[in-house]
Amino acid sequence: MSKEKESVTPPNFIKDIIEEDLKSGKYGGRVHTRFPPEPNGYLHIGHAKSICLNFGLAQEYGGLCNLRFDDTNPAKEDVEYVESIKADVAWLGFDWGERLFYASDYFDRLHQYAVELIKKGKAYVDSLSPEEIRQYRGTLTEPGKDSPYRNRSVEENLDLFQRMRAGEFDEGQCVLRAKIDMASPNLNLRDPVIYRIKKAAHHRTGDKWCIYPMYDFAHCLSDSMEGITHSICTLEFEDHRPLYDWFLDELGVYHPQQIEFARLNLSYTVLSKRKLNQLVQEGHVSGWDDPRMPTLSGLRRRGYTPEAIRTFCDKIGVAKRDSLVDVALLEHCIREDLNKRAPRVMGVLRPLKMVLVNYPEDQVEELEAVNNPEDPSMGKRRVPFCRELYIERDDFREDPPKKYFRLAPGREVRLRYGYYVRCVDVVKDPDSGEITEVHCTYDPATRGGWSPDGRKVKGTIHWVSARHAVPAQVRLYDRLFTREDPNDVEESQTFLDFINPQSLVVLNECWVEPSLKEAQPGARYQFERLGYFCVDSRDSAPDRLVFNRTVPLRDTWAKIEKAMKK
RNA sequence: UGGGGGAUCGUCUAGUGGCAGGACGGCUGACUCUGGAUCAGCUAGCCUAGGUUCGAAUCCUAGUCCCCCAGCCA
Repeated sequence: MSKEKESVTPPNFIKDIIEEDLKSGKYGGRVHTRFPPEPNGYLHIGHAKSICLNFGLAQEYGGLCNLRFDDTNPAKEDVEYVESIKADVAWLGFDWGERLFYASDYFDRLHQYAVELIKKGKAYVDSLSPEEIRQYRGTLTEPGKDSPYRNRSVEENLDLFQRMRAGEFDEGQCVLRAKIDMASPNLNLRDPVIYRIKKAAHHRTGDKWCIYPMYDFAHCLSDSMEGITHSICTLEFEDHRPLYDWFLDELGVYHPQQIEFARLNLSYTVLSKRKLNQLVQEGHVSGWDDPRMPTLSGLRRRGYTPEAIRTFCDKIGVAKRDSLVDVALLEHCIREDLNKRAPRVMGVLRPLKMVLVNYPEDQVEELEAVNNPEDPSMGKRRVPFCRELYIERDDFREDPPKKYFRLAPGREVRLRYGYYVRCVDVVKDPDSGEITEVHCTYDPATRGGWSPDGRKVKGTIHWVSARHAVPAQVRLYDRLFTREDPNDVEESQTFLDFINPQSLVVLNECWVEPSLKEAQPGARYQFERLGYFCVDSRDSAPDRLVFNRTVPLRDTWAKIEKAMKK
């Protein structure tokens, strides 16, 4: 193969580094990455960026990517999370093959490495309290000072560390620290803690251990043991890189290189585990898979496809500057995907009864409708039609504004795949004045939606047969927050103050065409003229259909109307 | 008043001394049995000030602004 631009993804600085390494033979031509989640929460779209990057790079350069759980903190982690993470990565479309690892698999070796460090005089057991350690650390502008325990002998340290492991001390009583430099301007190098006591059962190792390695120690060594070449992480670890390198150099082991990129921020949502967790715990959403959540499980339940998410991750690129990606790009990606694949159906969300006054009372017709104009291979179906229909309330205006092409008194529109109909009467509730029915005449010559005399209508509206339609609940989802960046709030406010009260609107009296009766959980459709919807995988039942709106169709009319109001 | 990073259309992102390009969004128009899709076009940007150079987003100098770091979290 030549070296022309044949890559499937756009260039970025990490690919540049990899290509240089490949050229120089730095890792013998290998590319081996890893995706290292901590199982303390559900994966979200920000993780998808990292997953696509790590697995994608491996794919593109003929390398490998491991899935490794960074499970060094039993207090926060749980199997529920590891199961969900595995499911989400697989759903996204990536395969870790035989390479499913856990940092906890390495606890024995990590412990040996710690002992080795002690023997080299590069680590010591500190008996300062957590509070004292903090005070001794100094501040951003002042150096720290050495712990009085810093110069314990190797023998004493070995003995103490052994007793830590044996459970002789309480949590917080002592820790193992690397002996680096308490005056370093990089706080990470001021004798970082590498092992702490935690008397908590670990979800995989049970009660075998009561001491657990810290991230900085475990991560670089895990990478090293797995033969990782490029250890890609987010920007906040940039300051940790000297430490990553220090451990590997001191221990003289294989040395991968850490590369940092900017994490994803998405407008109108939050992507921090802490905040996502808070939304769940405090009941602002129904769970991690609430369709408003930016979690992969939420997006999946919302109707997003893995393909759309992968496309999105390709489009946002990889760089080092902080950014806030417009959620409109994500929406574009799912529309683009579903436009090609989702079968079209008709459903009425806010029904208004339409009576065709000149249509025979008990006549029923089966009208032919195409399943997807973008893809003829998806075939056609028949939709029942009769005298009484439901149309969308939005599609009728008693007093139509300018540029409104839909139905109004005296106006003629086309019923999609049906007939031309003309509004001849409006029935109202005498008390409320609310319109309860519109009466129309239909033109029998226009069956199928074409007029033999060539006359045109401005609008085409969707409908369902009142006699045949299937009832459904429809959940209209919108962005979870009203503020583009919910993290950016004034003091005295929190991101919770900007939850969008309209982020979920439940419509209980919707009607969908009868072909949807057998719709399977998770199935995605385009409700013509409205948007993309999927059958809710949790709450929908054959006798009680529930649809989630994934994303509305682009709505030119809404834009016009909004502009006119200004 | 420490250290580490980063600044290119409204947003995201290319560019590696030689015409600032793409995508999303927005705005026109064409087409249309979805006001969808599609197609065509337009819009709009190099943080600032100096310098080097025939030529600077790119190199140099000095600023400005933004992000991250004081967990026994990751």
